[in-house]
Amino acid sequence: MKKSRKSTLTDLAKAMGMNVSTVSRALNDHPKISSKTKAKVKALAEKMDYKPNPLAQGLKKQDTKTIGVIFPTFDTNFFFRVLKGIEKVMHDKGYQIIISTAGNSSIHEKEACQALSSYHVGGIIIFLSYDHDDPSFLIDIQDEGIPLLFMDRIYEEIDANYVVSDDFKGMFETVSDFIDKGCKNIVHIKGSEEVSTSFSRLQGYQEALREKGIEVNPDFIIKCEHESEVKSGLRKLLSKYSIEDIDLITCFNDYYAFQALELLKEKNISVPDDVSLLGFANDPLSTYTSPKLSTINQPAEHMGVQASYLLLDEIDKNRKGENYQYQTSMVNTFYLKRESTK
Amino acid sequence: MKKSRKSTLTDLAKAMGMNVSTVSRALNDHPKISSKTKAKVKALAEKMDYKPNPLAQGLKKQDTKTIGVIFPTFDTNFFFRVLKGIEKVMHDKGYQIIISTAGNSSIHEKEACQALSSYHVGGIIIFLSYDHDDPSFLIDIQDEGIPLLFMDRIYEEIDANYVVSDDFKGMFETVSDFIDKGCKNIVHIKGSEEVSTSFSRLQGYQEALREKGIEVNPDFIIKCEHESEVKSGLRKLLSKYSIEDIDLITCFNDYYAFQALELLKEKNISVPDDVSLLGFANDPLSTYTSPKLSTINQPAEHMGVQASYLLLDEIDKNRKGENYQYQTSMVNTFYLKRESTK
DNA sequence: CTGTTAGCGCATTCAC
DNA sequence: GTGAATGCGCTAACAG
Repeated sequence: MKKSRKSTLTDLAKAMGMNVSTVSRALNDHPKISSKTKAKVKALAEKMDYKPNPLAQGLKKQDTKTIGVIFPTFDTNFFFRVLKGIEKVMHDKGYQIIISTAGNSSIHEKEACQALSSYHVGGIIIFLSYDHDDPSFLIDIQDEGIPLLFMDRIYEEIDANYVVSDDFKGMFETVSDFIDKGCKNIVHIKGSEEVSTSFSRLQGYQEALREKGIEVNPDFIIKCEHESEVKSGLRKLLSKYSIEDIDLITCFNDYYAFQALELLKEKNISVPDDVSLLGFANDPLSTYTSPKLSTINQPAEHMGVQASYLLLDEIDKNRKGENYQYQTSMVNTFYLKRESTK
Repeated sequence: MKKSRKSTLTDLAKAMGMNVSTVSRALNDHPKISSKTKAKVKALAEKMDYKPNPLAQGLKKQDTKTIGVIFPTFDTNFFFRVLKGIEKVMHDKGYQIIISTAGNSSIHEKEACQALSSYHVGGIIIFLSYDHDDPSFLIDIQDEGIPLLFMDRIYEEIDANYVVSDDFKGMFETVSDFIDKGCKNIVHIKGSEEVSTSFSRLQGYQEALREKGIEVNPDFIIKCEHESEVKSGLRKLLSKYSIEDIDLITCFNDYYAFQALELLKEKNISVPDDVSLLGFANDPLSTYTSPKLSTINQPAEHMGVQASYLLLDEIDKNRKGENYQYQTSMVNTFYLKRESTK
């Protein structure tokens, strides 16, 4: 293996018979460098394929042009779509993205954060997935000057930027509309208690009923820790109620809805003729089912973009020493009609 | 914002009244440091929450405990699954992962590679998506001592580790089996010429027919640059041939197969009763269609794991100065029967 | 066993 | 306008 070295500032300086600092300044468009010199230096830099060493730059400037992203898992497509949005913005701005997952425990999650912070990333976008009895490590990271941006979930204790999708509103408005259109008997398949989004979506459902003066039937709220529980939950419901008693089934997410769809097919219940079915998230899968799933769109990619802008803005303000006002950005969710609803 | 600085080696040294290098050595378990000193230093490091600065380390050692991964896009699930495999291994070994996409041109792809190399990543896993008339920049990166591992595609000109899935074999064996079971009239919906995997899959199809003495009907090879062309391609075929003339439709990938499935439904052609349909890749979507798609499994996550091990091995051998034998790891693909085939 | 020194590549303060 | 010198935080070669 040949070990041909990259050219450095010193190499350039030698080749031109100038001082390193002059070269550095020329490359950085320092005002007090003659444009002639600048041109010459830049030409040579091009020719020698000079690329500044980001490590050295980072060490010097205490700013590494990298940001960290922490996902709970790589299991759902949602994160990948968010990542796409982040990638778009960040690479455009010359940032590299370091990714991590929270593993499967709050300890791993903490470690991932700290690893990123010790890497001196410029900021961290994080989907927190565990409850930490002691979230002070997050504040420590902020204190070290690394901005944190939390996605999808709000922590009252922590002052920071947040990007969340307005799950409540999407569900609330959609269910309200269905009620206006004459639906009365609406089921909700609820997600895990551990997940905050699960709560907002349930709330949206409940509030809509309440506001329209429909009593919430506890039987109609089916709690499923995991999508694998959906079928049995629904089966139980259908042993007590006939399908004629149900107009619409709303779900925690599209995966849940798909499980419901499969069970309904097994029972020869036609969607949407016998009952409407509504997913949540607009996961790509929702276009591959038949009937195609109506769902509530959660703009994953947009959330990534939004988060990136917010984070970069904070980084920028921090560097300039300006003071920064944290923001919580609520992105809209909305009903997306496909084939599984009437 | 409080700016409580991270503690550095110097801080530790001062606090202990020792020299920086002693502290450094103690932390790195240098043999010639008394275990008493080590213990004391480590205790304090813990207490002061000392974390080495990877930038400084990288600058010094020319080696950063990071690896880069370059994807063509964030559009298909396949990459996400590969990433999952990579993540698993790499974080286990204490590496951080920096991701990039190739953007939409060979120039961006080149830039992404160079950006990563200038970050002194320990190695790069890359899905090359464009043809470069001048791939010398890749060799340059290798010459700088950064191992490259290519996924999914082999470049004769470049000596390196490769991880590819044996697409030919999977398709060849599957089609052969179908012929043995009595299928004669087999269609292949072929992917873009730009994509090398497209070629291997076509080859597998053709070879199987040839070996079984079935003449390849050119009409039965439908070329589609993109999945959006599948329906029209198939429509054309069905205007010339009746569905009774076709036993099986094989596809470049699952997305193509899904398009085919939709068209067949429109035409009231039943899958698999009237015709069998075969996807490729085992994308998660294939379990959400109805009928569920039979496909050829491409073990994405395993490919990521495999690539990681190979790359880490090369990094390790390089560091130790041992010489390294490049490998090409072919991962198996195999038929996965679901509901769309008989 | 531990201290001293140098240097990785760069930006920047201070001279001139 | 440009050169010289310093230091970011760390490791390693050289002393002792």
